[in-house]
Formats: sequence, C-alpha cells, structure tokens
Amino acid sequence: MASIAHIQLLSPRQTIIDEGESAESLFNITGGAVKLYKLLPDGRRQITGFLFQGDFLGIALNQEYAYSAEAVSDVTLCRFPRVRFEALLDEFPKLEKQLLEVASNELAQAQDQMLLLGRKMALEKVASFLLYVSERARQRGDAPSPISLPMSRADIADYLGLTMETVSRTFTNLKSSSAIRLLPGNMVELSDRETLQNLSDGS
Amino acid sequence: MASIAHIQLLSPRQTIIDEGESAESLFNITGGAVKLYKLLPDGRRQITGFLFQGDFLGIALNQEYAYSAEAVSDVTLCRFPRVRFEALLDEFPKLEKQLLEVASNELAQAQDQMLLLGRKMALEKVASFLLYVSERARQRGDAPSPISLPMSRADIADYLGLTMETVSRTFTNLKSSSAIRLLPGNMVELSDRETLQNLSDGS
DNA sequence: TTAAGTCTTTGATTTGCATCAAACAGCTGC
DNA sequence: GCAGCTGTTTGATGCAAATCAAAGACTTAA
Repeated sequence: MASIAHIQLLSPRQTIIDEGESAESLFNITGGAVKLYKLLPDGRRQITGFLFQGDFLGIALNQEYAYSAEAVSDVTLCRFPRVRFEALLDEFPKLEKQLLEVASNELAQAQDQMLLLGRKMALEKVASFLLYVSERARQRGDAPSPISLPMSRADIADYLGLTMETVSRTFTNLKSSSAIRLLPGNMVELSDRETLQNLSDGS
Repeated sequence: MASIAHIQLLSPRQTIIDEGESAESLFNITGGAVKLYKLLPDGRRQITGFLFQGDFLGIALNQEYAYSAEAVSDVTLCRFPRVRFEALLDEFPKLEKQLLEVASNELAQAQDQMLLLGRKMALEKVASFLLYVSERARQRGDAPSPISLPMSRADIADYLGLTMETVSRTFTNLKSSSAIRLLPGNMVELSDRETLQNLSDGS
C-alpha cells in the first residue's frame, strides 16, 4: 500500500475534505487528531467523529464525501488516490474483508453515539467521551490516563450535542467530585474510572 | 443465496435478535417493518434504525450483535446462517463489494442521524423523519405520499431522541399548519413537501 | 514583560422539551 | 353494541441545558 501513498502534513484548522466534494482520495492518519463534521445551513455543527493515528478517512465507497474533515492538531497522513486503491482491492481480496470489518466497527460506534446523543444527559455524555478518548489512547499504545484532549471545548460540545458552556461546567463538576483532574497542556487525569464508567453506562 | 435461506414469519413485538447475543445469523427483510434499538440499564431506549422490505439485518461481521431487533408490524424475513453466508462471500467476491457498499450507505445514514439527534429541534426532527419514511417508500416502489407509519409514537420518539408527547404535539402542529394530514390507518399525507424539506434542512 | 487575541470558566436568565396527569379515540373480543 | 385495553392527544408544571453576558486564564508576538 505504501507504494501508492502520498504523505501530507497539516496544521490545526486546515481542511482535509469538504462535504459533497467528489471522493477522489482516501487517507490514513499517521499522526495527530482529525475531526469529521456535518453542518446545517445556519451553522449548527455536529462532529460525527474524531480520528487518531491509524484511522482511515473516506473509506466509504460513495461518489461524494458525506462529511467534512479538518485537522484538530498538527496532523500527518497518507493520501491514496481512490482509483489506485480500488485496483489494490481487486488484487488483494483480503484487504476488502478487512475494510468491511473496519466499516462494521464504525457502524457499531455510530450506534453507540446515537444512544449517547439521543438518550444520555450531559454528565453521562462527558463521562462517555472521556472514557472513549482514553480507550482510543490505550488501543494505540498510549497510557489510558492522563489523556490528551487536543480538541477545544466547542469541538467536544459539537461532538456530544451540547454547548461549550455546558461541557465546561460538566468538567468543573467532575473535577469537584474528584472523578477527574485537569492538568496543564490540555491533559486530563481520569482519577476515578469506576464513577466515570457508571455515569457513562447511565446506571 | 436463496439456497441457504430459511423463511420466518413474525408478529408485532416479536424479538428477532437481542443485543450481545452471538451473531449466528443474518437476515433479509422481505416484508413489514423492523426496529433496531439499544437500551440503557434504566430502560432508556434509542432506536437506531427502522428496516423495511429489502433491508439487511446483522451484516456487521462482529461476533455479537451490537443492538436488538424487533418486529414493528407483521414481518416476513429470510434467515441465513452466518457460516454458510461467509462461504458464499468467498465464492462470489462481488457480493462482498456490494456488502461494503451497503455498509457505506448505512454509515452515511448514521451520520445524518447524528446530526439530527445532536443539533436539530423537535419540529425539524419530525419533518426529517416523515421525509425519510417517504423516501424509503419511494425507493421500494410505493407512493411517497400518503405514507404508512406502522410504528407507534413512542417508537418514533425513541428514534428521534424525544418523548412520545412531544412527537404527538409536533404532529398536531404540522397538521395545523397544513404541512401534513393524518389519515385513518396510521397513514400520513405529506401535503407540503417544500415546508417539510425546509424544516428538515434546518433553514 | 506586556499587550492582544483566543479559549475557558463562571454567573444570570430563558426556553424547549420532559414530566406528570387526565381525557380521548381506536381496536379487539365477547 | 359494549367493555376493556392500548395508544394518542391535550393540558399544567418543572427542569436540564441553552442563551446571554462578563470575567479569567492561556498563548503568541512584539
């Protein structure tokens, strides 16, 4: 796969793809964090996911991108021209099965997010988010605490269907109850995982 | 594919799969409507999708089902044992590509739903839902209006992240403004698609 | 070091939807 | 045709989170 890749470096806020744009490329994030989002005409925004090291972007085999993507931090990624990638798929059928597995996982994750957006309270949403970021860090070999939150409060709010004020108040709330500690450099220590887990589960 | 299928008939409220259950089968809906949902421990429910004629259920290649599924109306479906289905996939690689396409479409739909759940108001949510059901009816060859709503107000509420009272009030509201007409037999006429579309888009 | 800009936190108030409650309308079976 | 049940609508009230507003706290650049 490396043979057809182009490496790209991006700074925070740089656009990677725009919703509706013809889907000519797909990407693999090799470093940093990326946000995916959809907009309503009046500017309301829903972030549908954050991508980290190792995640694929744009695997949907549709004609157009269904969402926009933007760098949250400094990002490095590999770009694959779609045409050549699809040729690769025909050559290595096992790659296709892996891709289907990735898509399956994304779907399961999307359903969890629907449950969160539709039925959880602000405190439960924020607890879920912290555990999610921690789990993703663990998966890629980083420590599960403290976690780095490179995205702004407004980004977190748009991911959880809240306002930045509510997210901020909820962080303060969790800090007061000693479930988390806010460290310098946008780091957060998950001091009481059990409490966070119970909140996240809604129990 | 027909060679490995078992036909099943279900009545309203009958369970098809339970979340967490080992994923031994996958299904194709041949008639009726099915709801997919996830529960929180205290009973809060999020319906993650409705399935109609022609839709696949359980294509995720995970070990366990990520959600529960239940018949909304009288349902007929074909059940495929997973093992034999996967053998079919190896035999017909094109089937796998089609499956990936189905998964892509479901992902795009899931992202639309996240935007709805996180950022739309009740009136916008209900308008989006009506247009969605209408579009699905059109896709399968039925008239786009009037549409049949076999699911209860409570089901619609759990799909849109609302309460049944709010859904009911919103229907009344749309009826008063002549955007829809409520007909006998759970049928709804979309009298003013343009208004509904504008509400749905959030503009 | 200081000044300007941006992001975050905190406070006061409003509001859209949830909750609680009761009447109403369709079905189903006798 | 009526009784009982289930699902829907309508009304009154409450509340979680949004909105409006301003003060702090970083970050960056001169």
